[in-house]
Order: sequence, then C-alpha cells, then structure tokens
Amino acid sequence: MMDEINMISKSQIIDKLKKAGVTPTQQRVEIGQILFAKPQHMSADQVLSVVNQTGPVVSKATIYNTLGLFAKKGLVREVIVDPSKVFYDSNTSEHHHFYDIDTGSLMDINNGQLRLESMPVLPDGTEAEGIDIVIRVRKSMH
Amino acid sequence: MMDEINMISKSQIIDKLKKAGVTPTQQRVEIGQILFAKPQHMSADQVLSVVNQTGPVVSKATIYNTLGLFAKKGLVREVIVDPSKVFYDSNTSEHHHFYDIDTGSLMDINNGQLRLESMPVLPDGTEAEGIDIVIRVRKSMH
DNA sequence: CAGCCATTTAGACAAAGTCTATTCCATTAA
DNA sequence: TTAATGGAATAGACTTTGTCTAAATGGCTG
Ligand SMILES: [Mn+2]
Ligand SMILES: [Mn+2]
Ligand SMILES: [Zn+2]
Ligand SMILES: [Zn+2]
Repeated sequence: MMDEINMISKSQIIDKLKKAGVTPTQQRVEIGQILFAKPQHMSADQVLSVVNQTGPVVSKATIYNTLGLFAKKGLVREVIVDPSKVFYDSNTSEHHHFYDIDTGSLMDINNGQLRLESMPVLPDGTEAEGIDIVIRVRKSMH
Repeated sequence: MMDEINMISKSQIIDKLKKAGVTPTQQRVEIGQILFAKPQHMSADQVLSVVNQTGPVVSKATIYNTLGLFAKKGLVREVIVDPSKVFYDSNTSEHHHFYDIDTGSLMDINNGQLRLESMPVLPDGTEAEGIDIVIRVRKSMH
C-alpha cells in the first residue's frame, strides 16, 4: 500500500492533463502522479527509475517524450543548472533557485524573496521569454 | 597571415597564464590566443575546431583539460544555459546573459544594466558562491 | 646525456538524450 | 463483435558531450 497522504488521485492527474491539452494515457498519468505529488526537481533518469519501481515498465523514450510534452504544455519547467542533466520542476509558479554545487541539490527560492531591480534593454528584435536566476551555494566552511 | 588587429601576442598570453599560476605550454597558449582574443562564449567543441584549423593537432583531452584548468584558475567562466553543452566565457567580469532560445546564442548584459533588489536568506550552513542570471529571449513576432 | 615529472595524447568508455522502425492499443465505424 | 485507424509506446541503435586511462612526449635540471 502506498502513502495516501502525499498521493494525488489518478482522476486529479487526468483532469490536470486534460486541462493542459494532453491526452491522459496510462504512462503519462503514472509519470504525472510521481512528478506532481509535490513541488520537486527530478531528472529524467530519476523519473524513469521511480516509475519503474512498480508496475509495468515504462520505456526511456516515453519518459523523455512525456517530460518534453509536459514542458511544452507548461505542466513542468525545465531547469538548466547542472551541465550533465536537465531538472524537471513540478513547481511552475514564478520562482528561482539555490543550487548547491557540492551536493547537486536544487532548492526553490520563494518568490518575493528575490526580484530584479529593473529589466535591461533587450537585444533588437527579441522579446523576453523568461528569467532564470540561480544562486550557487556551497557548504560554508565557517 | 592572421588578423593582427584582434590578435593578442603570444607573450601577453604567457603573462596572463603565469599570473594565474598556469604553466604556459604550447597548447595552453594557443587555446588562450583564441579564447582571450575578445569577450566571447565558446563551447569546447568550437575551441577544438578553431584550434585545429591551423598548426599541429591538439587533442580533445587537452582541450577539456585546459578549459577546466582555466576555469579553476579564474581565467574563464563556465556558463550553463544550453542543456547540451557548457559555454566558456572569456569575459570574467561580473555580468549576466541573454540567451536566444531560437539561435542558441549567448550575449552579455552589461553590469549595471541588471541588479538584484536584495539577497535572499541562504539555506542553513551555506554561503553564496555566485549568482547567474539568464534572460531567455526569442525573436519577437512583431 | 640521463632522469624527472608535468603535460599531452589516442582512443576506450560513460551518460544523457534523440531517433527510427515496429508494435500496441483505445476509439470509432461497420 | 470485428476491423480499421492513428496516436502513443517501445527496444534498441545511434549521437554527442564529456571523462578516464595508460602510454608517449618533452622541457628542465643535474
Ligand atoms: Mn510503474
Ligand atoms: Mn593549431
Ligand atoms: Zn523549483
Ligand atoms: Zn558572458
């Protein structure tokens, strides 16, 4: 039996996917249940291994296809901080990150805790698509 | 004959390397001449191919070793924005970036054009190591 | 010249991610 | 109920970026 407390029901996930214009297949719902259980940052590989801890195997291609689709539909946010892998963030609200360079862990910065003084002039013929702020931290050696 | 205008002399590079505590070998100087010619953002692969357009071949391992060493010694800055490769930035002054998601090109934001309103409270037991701000832009469709 | 030791090197290897050709499967039509 | 359709899933080959290893190189110093 699974932890009911942090569990989101299948139907809630299906709703969420439908609202985003994503056909709720078996695999997408299962991935959604894991990813959307709480605000978190997971790599494709982590999703793959958690999904495949129970039930029928979901292929690597499907994991990547699904995460890419979720990202395109705004259900997750891709966070680029680790040169070796992308993090998928189930928290899609506007926020920024601490990145611990020792442990490789990502932490949310509450919005309101951080803001830009002003927006710089954008390059000609471009429009802003988003802003990513990463504060790299490490264990303070007192 | 090479373009003398944007050329940095070998001895200038050797000086720069020595000051940073890097033994100026043939290969390191050649890589330095390319990278330090102007403020720019290059991937390891780009450095490899430019270096090997002329003169004796420099191995891939040496390119990675050298860029890693330069980064450790503060001669270049690693910029993580593209999920598929690291950019090495010859501009080591404090600044941030525009990233064109259509073209994949990186542009500097003049410091002073951008600043944080305030520093958020860091996670317990950590100290800030640096801040990276990336403004993702794309071609504005009028 | 001989020895030393950092550096360079070729190429094997690893990990993340992409692609392709085929199979599967839910839905609709007959 | 079966048949046809088309989107989705799959295995595994492939690509790319980057790392590692073991051997060769090459500048210095004695
Ligand atoms: Mn499963
Ligand atoms: Mn060359
Ligand atoms: Zn987050
Ligand atoms: Zn820059």
